[in-house]
Amino acid sequence: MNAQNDDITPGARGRFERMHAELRNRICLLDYAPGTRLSEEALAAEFGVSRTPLRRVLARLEGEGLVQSVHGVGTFVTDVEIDELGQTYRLRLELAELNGKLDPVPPGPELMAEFEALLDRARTLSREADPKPYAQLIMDFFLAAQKLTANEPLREINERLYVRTTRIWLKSIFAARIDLAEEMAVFTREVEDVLAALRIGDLHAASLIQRAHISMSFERMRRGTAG
Amino acid sequence: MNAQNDDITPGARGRFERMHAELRNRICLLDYAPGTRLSEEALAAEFGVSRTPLRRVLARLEGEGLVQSVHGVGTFVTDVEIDELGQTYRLRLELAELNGKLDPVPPGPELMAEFEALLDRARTLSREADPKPYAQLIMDFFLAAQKLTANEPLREINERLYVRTTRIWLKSIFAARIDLAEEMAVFTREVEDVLAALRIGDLHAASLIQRAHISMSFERMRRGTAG
DNA sequence: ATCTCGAATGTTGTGCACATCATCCGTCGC
DNA sequence: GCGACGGATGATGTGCACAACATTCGAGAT
Repeated sequence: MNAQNDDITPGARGRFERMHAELRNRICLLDYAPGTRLSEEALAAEFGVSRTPLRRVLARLEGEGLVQSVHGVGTFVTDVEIDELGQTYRLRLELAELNGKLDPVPPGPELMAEFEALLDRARTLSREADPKPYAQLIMDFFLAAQKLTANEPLREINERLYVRTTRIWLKSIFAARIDLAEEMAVFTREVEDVLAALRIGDLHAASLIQRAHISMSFERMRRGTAG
Repeated sequence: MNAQNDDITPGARGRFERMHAELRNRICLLDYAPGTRLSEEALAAEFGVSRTPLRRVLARLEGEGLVQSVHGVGTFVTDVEIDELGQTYRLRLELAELNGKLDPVPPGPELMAEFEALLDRARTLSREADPKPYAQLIMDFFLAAQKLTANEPLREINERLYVRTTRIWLKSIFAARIDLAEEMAVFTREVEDVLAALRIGDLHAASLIQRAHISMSFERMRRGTAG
C-alpha cells in the first residue's frame, strides 16, 4: 500500500507481496470493477507463476473481503450492499476522528511537502474523465493522512475499511450519478483545510475535517444513487 | 466464532470454515501458545486432508495475524509486543464505546438469558487453575456482548482485535504474574454491572462499563509484567 | 413446440511429487 | 583444540495432473 514501496524483496515472500499489492491496486482503482471474474490461470500466466502461489494471493484478498471464490464457478470481485456500506461509513467516521486522538504524530517537513504536492495534483486534476488518476489521488491523500497516527492497528483497520468501500464510492461517481466537477472541488477544499489545520499543528482539527468530509461524501453518494 | 455454529455445511467451503474455526479456537484458548510451531503435515493428517487445503487455512490465519509462516523454517503462532499490545488496547477502548453508539440492538429475552447463564458460569468458575474454561468464558461473554450492535464491520473488527490480543493477556495471567482470583472477581463484577445496565435498557452505559474494564484489565497486566 | 435429462465444458479444489530454503551436525583443515 | 565448510535433514513453497462442482447446450421424449 505504501507508495514508495518498490518491494524488490527476493524469494517467495516478496513475490507474494508484489502480486498481492498489484491485484489490490487493480481492484481499488477499478481496473477490476465489482462483479468482474478473475481467471486464476490468466493471472498466473501474467505473473509468470503457477496457479498455486496465485491462489494464495486470492485467498488473502478473500480474507480482506475484496474477492470471493465459488467452487466450480469462478473468483469474483466483491460488491458491497448499500446497507453495509452505510454501516462501514458510520464506522469510518469515528475511526477518522480517532486518527487525531490516538497516538497522533506531528507531520515533519517531508510529510508537509507531500500534502502540498497532493494539493497541487488536486488543483491540476480538474475535468478528468478517466477514473484512474482521480482514484489514485484520493488514495494517496488517504495514505498520507494515515501517517498522522502511529497507532499501527488503527492504520491497518483504516486501510482495511478504505479498500473495501472507496472503490464502491468511486464506481458510483463514475456511473455519472454524481457531479464529478463538484466532487473534485470539494476534495480540493478538503486538502486545503487539512493542510491549514496541520500548519498550525492542530491534528485533532485535521481529523475532524476529514471526518466531516467522509460523512458528506457518503451523503452525496446516497442521494445520487437514490435519485 | 459463533457458539451455536455447528457448521455442517458440506463441500469445500464448509471444510475450510471448520478447520479455520478449530485452529483459531486452539490459538485463542492457548492450546497453541504464542511461539508454538504448527506442523502442516501433522495438522493435515489430523483433519484428514492433504497439505494443500490446510495451507489455505494457515494463509487465512496469517492474514488475521495469528500465525506467521517462514520458508524453510516453519509456521509459528505469533506473539505481540507490549507496545503494539498497548496500541491495540487503546483502540479497543474506543471501539467498545462505539458498540453502544453505532447501531445498538436492544437484547431480546434469549440474549438476556445468555448473559444470565454467563453470570452463573462466572460465579461457579472460582479457583480454577486450568486456563481453558476461563478463556472460554470470557470469550463467550465477548461474543454475547457483540450481539448488542448490528454494525457488521464493527463486529468484524472487534473480533479481529480480540483474537489477536486476548490470548496474550490470558497468557500473562496464567504465567502467575496476575492474581487469578482477583481477575475472576473483577470479571464477575463486570458481568453483573453490564447485566444491570441492560436490564434498564441503557446500552451506552453497558458499553462504557466494558470500556472501563478493558482499560483496567490491561493496566493490571502492564503492572504485572513490569513487576 | 416445450420440457427434461445428460453430456460437454470450464472453473475452483485437492493430492502429490519435487524445488527451495534454513538449520543442524559431523568432518576436515589448521 | 578450534573454527569453517559441506552434506544431511526437515520445513515451507511450487508445479502439475486430476477430482469435484456448476453451468450450458443440445438431443430426445412427450
